[in-house]
Amino acid sequence: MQTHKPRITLKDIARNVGVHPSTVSRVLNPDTRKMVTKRIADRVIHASEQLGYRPNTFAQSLRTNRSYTVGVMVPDLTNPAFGPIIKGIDNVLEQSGYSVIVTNTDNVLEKEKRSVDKFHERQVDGLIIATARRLDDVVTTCLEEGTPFVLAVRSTIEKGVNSVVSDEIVGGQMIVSHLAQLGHKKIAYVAGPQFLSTGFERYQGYLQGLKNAGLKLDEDLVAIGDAFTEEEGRQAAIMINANQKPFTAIVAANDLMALGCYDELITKGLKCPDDVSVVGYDDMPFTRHFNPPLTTVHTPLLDVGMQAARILLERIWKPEQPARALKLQPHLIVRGSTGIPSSYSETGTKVTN
Amino acid sequence: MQTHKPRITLKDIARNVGVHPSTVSRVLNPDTRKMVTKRIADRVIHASEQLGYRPNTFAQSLRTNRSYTVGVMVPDLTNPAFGPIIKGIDNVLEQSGYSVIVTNTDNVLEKEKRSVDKFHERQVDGLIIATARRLDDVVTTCLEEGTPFVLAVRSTIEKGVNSVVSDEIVGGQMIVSHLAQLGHKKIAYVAGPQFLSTGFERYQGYLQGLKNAGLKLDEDLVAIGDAFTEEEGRQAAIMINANQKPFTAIVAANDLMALGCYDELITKGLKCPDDVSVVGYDDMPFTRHFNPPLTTVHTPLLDVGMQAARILLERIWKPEQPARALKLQPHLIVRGSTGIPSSYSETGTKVTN
DNA sequence: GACAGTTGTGCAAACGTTTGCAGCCCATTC
DNA sequence: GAATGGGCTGCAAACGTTTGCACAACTGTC
Repeated sequence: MQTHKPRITLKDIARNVGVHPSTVSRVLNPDTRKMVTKRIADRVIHASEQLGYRPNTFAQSLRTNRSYTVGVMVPDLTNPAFGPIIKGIDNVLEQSGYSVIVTNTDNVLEKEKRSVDKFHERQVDGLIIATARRLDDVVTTCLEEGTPFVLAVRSTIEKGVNSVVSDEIVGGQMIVSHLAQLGHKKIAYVAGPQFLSTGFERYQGYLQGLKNAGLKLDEDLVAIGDAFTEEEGRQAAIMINANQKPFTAIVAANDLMALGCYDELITKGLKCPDDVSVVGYDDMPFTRHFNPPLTTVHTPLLDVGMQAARILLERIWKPEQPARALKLQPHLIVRGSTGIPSSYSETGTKVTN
Repeated sequence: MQTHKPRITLKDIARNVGVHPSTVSRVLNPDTRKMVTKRIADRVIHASEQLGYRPNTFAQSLRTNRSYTVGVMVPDLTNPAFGPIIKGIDNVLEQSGYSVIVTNTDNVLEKEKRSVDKFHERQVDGLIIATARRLDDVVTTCLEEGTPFVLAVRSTIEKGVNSVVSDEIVGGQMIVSHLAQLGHKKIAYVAGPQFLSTGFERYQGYLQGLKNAGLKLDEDLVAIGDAFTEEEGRQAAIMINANQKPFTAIVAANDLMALGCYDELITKGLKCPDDVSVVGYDDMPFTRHFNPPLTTVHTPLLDVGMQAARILLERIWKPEQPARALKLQPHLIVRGSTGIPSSYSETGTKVTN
């Protein structure tokens, strides 16, 4: 009963209609359909539907060197931030007939290289890279090979690279500004990896924010994590606490790290936001359900994915266009994790309610 | 400067070494390498590395009818439950040289069909389907076409289908048992779509659980949502509340729906777990950070993905093997959203503290 | 009625592999 | 020393498309 139906080819249709395979090819290809008489075209189309023809993409790709396939590299699929991005990418690409090959690199360089190799081997028409470091081998390789690609949610040092990110520096400033307005003066920072643009620029935004608010940087209130994870956030918070300097707020480089801070505050018996305010970054799904609901900067993740895909398509069509670096505007979402500074503040005066 | 390096082919290597292309092919293919003299093989390998040879996968696939590609269909990439699953899949497949094409179907049938068509067109070697309904056209199509496939996290009515799921019925029972032990007698249920195995079986587990605990089903305490979403969970909770029957606990069909219940409780001014206990299902990432931390049934999502991939590989290798329906054991994770029943309970006795 | 121009179709090569078959060479055996 | 056999390698076809080119058939013009 295992009747693997025999594949229908152009030749079959041609024979059926009484015409040459190349004619069938022309009919079935939108770009060349006009070349053949309507009468014949109709018969071909009819026959192809009747027989249930499906083009053999391998043969097509072999001939044309186009795979209608795009590679997507993400660092960690369990991070809920990447779901929306991929969804956005898939949404726009599938409309143009492209398929999306996803790969998870776990933030390990070796895997990234292997992935990009694999992608080249499969001759993807383009790449969307959400794993890029500020200085990234993979990116330079792609530049050399001339593969169209765009960075999502990350940017690199070198110029002339397509990317779509949210404006991290502005985002960082908004956070500090918000806290300053509430009256916070001692604002700690749990930084992300500085070799990632997000980690680096958000920190720059924080610094700029302090300056804007007329506050001075206290290096004892800054700790840098090695990864954008809960655990690294917790470790960083522990380090800051260990410095024994008073502070009334912690800004974390992303939502996951903020959760790590939550944990550390709890173990120290500190309440958020009563004792310490906490801010995250990304507004990943369900942050509003956290305890307390997390004040954070909303990054339009779905949009990032969609725009990245659109730009990639542009580049695939016209490779010689100048690169675009798109910056989406983030916005602050104030929730329950930030409030007016408490007794813990530098003044030593207990603020009652 | 746009020096798209010319692709190196078998022929190039052959010429370089002074040997026939077919010999090169045999050397580079692990299965046939032993056919050729070590001396020549070494020279071929050397040359291929030197020239930077990359096989043309299209030509290979065209010839062999194998794409080393697997399709994965998920209903909603923004649901954090699917990240881990895909990660698991990718982990094991990439080790065997397979690439993963992901597609998001938004739970709409039309898109599912289009996706599976696309997959067939691309001649994926197999499919992992996380979108299946209990009665599913796509699944029957795949059965007919003879495409190897395995369902992840879902199962269907028909027999002889590969699947890996968690034991939903047992999970459902565990929840009720837990609540009954705490002393709950009026336990409401916010059901998921009954056309999905997860929705159906978890509900069956609930019913069985009631029976085990000697409790009677009150249909006014059950509402069925149309989707596994927060919003549908909230709507269902609203409907149950509207029935005006007392209850001390709500069991939701998944974590997202449980969050919807949280919302409804808040708007009604009810506290969880003091007034009403809430239980979810899935243990998706970060449930422990919710307010309150959600008691839920842990589904080993990463494992589901990995096992699904493994079974799929088995089927690709040996298509004639009988189907496997793997059930992973779930376990209950008790957190802060469940407690002893309150004043709201049927007895009318207010439990203090 | 011959010519140029246009339009539509067929021909065949090419894309880069894999693989059954044929044939060569060399070693082994009687 | 001839026959047998086994181990390596080359040959060529095939996978299913796409596409430049040639050619046939028409249209319209002088």
